[in-house]
Amino acid sequence: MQVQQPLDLRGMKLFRGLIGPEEQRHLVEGLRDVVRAAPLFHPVTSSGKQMSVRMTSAGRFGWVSDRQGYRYSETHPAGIPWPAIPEIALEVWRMVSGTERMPECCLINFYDAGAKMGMHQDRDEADFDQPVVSISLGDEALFRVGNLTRGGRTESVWLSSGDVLVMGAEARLLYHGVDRIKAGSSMLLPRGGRINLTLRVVT
DNA sequence: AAGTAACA
DNA sequence: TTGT
Repeated sequence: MQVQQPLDLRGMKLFRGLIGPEEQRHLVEGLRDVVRAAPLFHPVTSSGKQMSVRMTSAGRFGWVSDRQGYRYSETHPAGIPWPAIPEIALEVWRMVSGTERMPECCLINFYDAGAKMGMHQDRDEADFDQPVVSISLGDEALFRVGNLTRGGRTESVWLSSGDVLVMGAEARLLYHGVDRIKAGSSMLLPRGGRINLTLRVVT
């Protein structure tokens, strides 16, 4: 993997095609092991609505959401500890995060053709000086970036398999979300859909 | 509201 | 239909 000059999206850094096809396949293999140990689940928001993405996590902590609210937990909702973060994901982190610390959570979101993610901030972590690194795999996604508060103008960009987005510094708390998945745009996942990994330092 | 609908 |  060779780091090229990133594109700038309101302070977010977008490394297009950072992860090559062979490494993408390798990473997906690693994720299969994670999902086998910690099955995907449909989270429910604090208002009781089901999210359209299915998710699980790897690392010391996983992100969970239920009637109690959002938080990081050391166990899967089924009570089991989270599996280790795949090595390739850690390599990507070392290349682009710009921090000495290693991620404590790798949130794995699976989007089928109709799944979306509403505009939100990542603010359940203790230290906002630590960046969030997002890895796209599989079908293309229409990603939207907003502002530090809700509302205002937004910008959208299509994210492709192998793209890596770093949300750090002044862009760490920008609202963002996923509006649409382009079904059939990638051959990486045999049954289609998109996987997004977000690596974070939690504590 | 990590959701949804409504409105321009 | 698209953007907020």
